[in-house]
Amino acid sequence: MTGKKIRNMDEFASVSGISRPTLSKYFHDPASVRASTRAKVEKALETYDYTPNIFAMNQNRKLTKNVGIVVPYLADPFFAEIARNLEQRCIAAGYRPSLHSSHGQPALENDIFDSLRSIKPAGVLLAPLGRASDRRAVEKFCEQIPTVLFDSHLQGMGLAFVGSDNPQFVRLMVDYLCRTGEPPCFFEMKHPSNPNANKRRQSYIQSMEELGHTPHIFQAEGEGWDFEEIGRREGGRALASGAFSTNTILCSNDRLAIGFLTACYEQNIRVGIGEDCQIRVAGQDDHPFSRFTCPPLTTVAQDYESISRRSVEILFRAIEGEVHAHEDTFFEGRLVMRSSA
Amino acid sequence: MTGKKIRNMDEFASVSGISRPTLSKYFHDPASVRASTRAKVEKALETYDYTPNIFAMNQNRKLTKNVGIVVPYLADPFFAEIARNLEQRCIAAGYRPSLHSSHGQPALENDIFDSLRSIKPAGVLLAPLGRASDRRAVEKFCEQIPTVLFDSHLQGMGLAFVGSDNPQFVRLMVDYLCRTGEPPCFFEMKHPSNPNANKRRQSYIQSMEELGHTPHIFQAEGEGWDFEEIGRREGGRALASGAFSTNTILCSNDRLAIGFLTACYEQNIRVGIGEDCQIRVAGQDDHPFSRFTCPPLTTVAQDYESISRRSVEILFRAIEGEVHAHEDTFFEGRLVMRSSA
DNA sequence: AAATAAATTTTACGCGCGGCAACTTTTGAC
DNA sequence: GTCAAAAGTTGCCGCGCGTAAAATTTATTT
Repeated sequence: MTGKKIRNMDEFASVSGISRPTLSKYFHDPASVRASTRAKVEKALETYDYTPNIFAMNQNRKLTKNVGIVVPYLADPFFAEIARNLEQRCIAAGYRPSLHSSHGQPALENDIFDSLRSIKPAGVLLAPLGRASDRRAVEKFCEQIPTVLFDSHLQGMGLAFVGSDNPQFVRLMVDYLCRTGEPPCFFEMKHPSNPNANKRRQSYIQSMEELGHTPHIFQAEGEGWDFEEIGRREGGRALASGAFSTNTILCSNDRLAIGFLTACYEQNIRVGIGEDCQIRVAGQDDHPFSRFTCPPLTTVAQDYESISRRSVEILFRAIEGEVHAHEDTFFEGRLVMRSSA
Repeated sequence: MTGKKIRNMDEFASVSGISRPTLSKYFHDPASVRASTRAKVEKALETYDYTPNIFAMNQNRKLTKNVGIVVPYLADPFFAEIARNLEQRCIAAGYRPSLHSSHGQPALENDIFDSLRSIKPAGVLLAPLGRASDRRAVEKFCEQIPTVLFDSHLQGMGLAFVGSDNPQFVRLMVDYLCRTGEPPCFFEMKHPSNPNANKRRQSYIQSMEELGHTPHIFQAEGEGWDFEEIGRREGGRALASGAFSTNTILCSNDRLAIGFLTACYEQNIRVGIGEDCQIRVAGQDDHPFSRFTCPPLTTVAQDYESISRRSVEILFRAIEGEVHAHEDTFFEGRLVMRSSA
C-alpha cells in the first residue's frame, strides 16, 4: 500500500501481471477467481496503491454494491443502534451501506427514495415512518428496488417484513404486571406515528380481557416524534385529573414512559415497587436510556440483534437471486425487570 | 415529470432544444446559464423525466457535490441532532451529504476516511473521536480533502475548528453553583475520549480558585463511550465511599450526569434544590434527554445551531475557492436552569 | 449601427471500468 | 500422457457525462 499510486485498472494490470478482465472479476468478487491468481492480486495490492474508481464501477454494472438503510428518526437511540448493527453487517458482507433518516417527515422520506434511486442500490433496508408514510411512494419504491421493511409493518410491501411480535410484548408485560400487582392502565398516543402502537393497544385489550380485567386506556394528544415531551405533558395532565383507575401504568413505548416518569416526578408521585411507592410504570422496547431513568424502567426488550440479522439475511439472499414469497417475521421480546414496576 | 423517461443527456438535449454542454453547465450550476435558457431547461424538465446519472457525473468532475459528515458516536442523540442539522444545511446548499459514525472505534474512523476518499468529496465535516483518533490519519486526511473539524479540537488540523467555548461553560456553571449553594466538586472520567473534557477540568480548577474555593475532582475509571454506565457505576462508588467534599456535583457532561443521577437514586439520595434534597447535580451540553431526567438536569446548552451553521459556512466558502487562514471558533453556552441544581 | 463582450453550439475527445466474443493457457481427474 | 472443463487473455465497444477549442449566435455597449 505504500508503493506507487496506480491510476487505473489497466495500469494495475500491467504491474500485477493479471489481465484487466480478471482484475475486474476479482474486485467484483474475490472468490470468483482461482486461489493462485487471487494471491497474486493481493500481493500486488500490498505493493501498489490502487482502489478501483467507484463511480466508473457503478456506472456500468447492472447491480451496484450499494445498500440503503433508512430509519424514521435517527435521533432516537433505538434506531441509531439498529442502524449501526445493520451498517456493520452490510460492510461485513462486502456492501456499501448509506445511512438515511426521514426525521419524522414524509416529504423527507420521499426525498430519500429519490436519492436512493439515483445510486442504483442493490437493495434497501427500510424502516418506514409508518402512518405518516406516503404509502403509494413506498409501494412504488419497493417495486423498483429490492427492499426489506423492518420495525414498521406496511401490509404486504417489500420482499419481507422483519419486526417485533408486538402482541407478545404486551401479553408478557400485562401478565407480569397482573401477577405482581394491580392490572395496568394503558398509556399511549391518540395518533401514534407507528403502526406497532395499534397492535399494542389491541393486544392490551385482549390480554386484559383474557385475564378477566377491564381495560383502561388513556390516549395522549400530540403529533410528531417528541414522545418524551408528549409523555410528560399529557401524562402530567392525566395524573393531575386522576384519569388512571389503577396504580399501574403500561406505556405504549419507553420514550413515552420516560416522559411519564418525569411527569410523576414533577407531581411528587413516587414510582416503583417499594412499600413507599404510589405508582408502577412500565414501558416497551428497552430504549438505551431506560436503564438510567429514576427509577430504572421495567420494559420489554426488542430483539434488535435478531431483527437486523434477519433483515440483511433476507435482503442479501434476494439480491443474490434467491426468489421466495413475501414473508413476515416477528421476534419475541424479553421481559426486563427493573425497579419501576 | 410525468412524461417520457429520458435515458441520457444527449436525448434530453434533443427534446429540450439545448445543447448537451450547456445542459451540463446547467446541472452543475443553474445560475451559470442565461435566464432564458434556464427557463427552457426547466420547462423541459417538467415535461420529461430526466435526472443526470450521478456516477457518470462524478466520474470526470474534478469536484463532486458530495459532502461527508462524520461523527464519533451516532447513538448519542447530541451527535444525531447536530448531524441532522448539518445534513439539512448541505442539502439546502445543493450538496449531497453522506452520514458516517465512527462508533467510538479508531479503526472505523480510519475506514471512514478511506471510504470518503473513494467518493472524492468536495469537503468533509468531521467530529473526530478525539484522544482515540489516529492523529496522523486525521492529519493526512485533512491535507487531502477540505475538512472542517467540529466538536473535538485537534490542534491546527483542517480548514478550521468550530466548537464550544468549554472554559466559558464551566465558568458559567461554577459561578451559578457557587452563587446558589456550596461550591461544586467536579466529576469526570479519568481517561476521557473527548479533548473538551480536559479543558473543562482546567477551567473548573481555575474558576474555583478565582472564587477562592479549593477544587475537588473525582475521576471515574472506565473507557469507551458508555458514559451513562460509567457515571452510574463510578458515581455510585464515589457516593458510597463519601468521596465528595460538598453537596454539589458538577459533571463533565450530561451523559455522565444522567448515570450519576441513577446512582443517586439507587442510594436513595434525593437530588435537587428543594429543602429535602441532599445533593445538587449539574451537567454540561444540554443533552436531549436532560429535560426528562428526575429531577430534570441543570446544565449548559451547547449552541449546536451556531456550530453547525458556522461549520458549513466555512466549508462551503473554502470549496468555492475562498482562501483564508485556519481559524478556531468557540461558541458560548447558555445556562439552562432546571431542578437538579 | 457597428463594435465588443458574453453566452451558446458544434465538434471531438477522454474518463475508468463492465461486458462480450474468440482464443489460449492452466488445471485436475482419469 | 490425454482431454475436457475451468480460468485467464486479448481486443474491442459501450456507458453517460466532463471538458476543451473553435465557430456561431445573442446581448450589451458606445
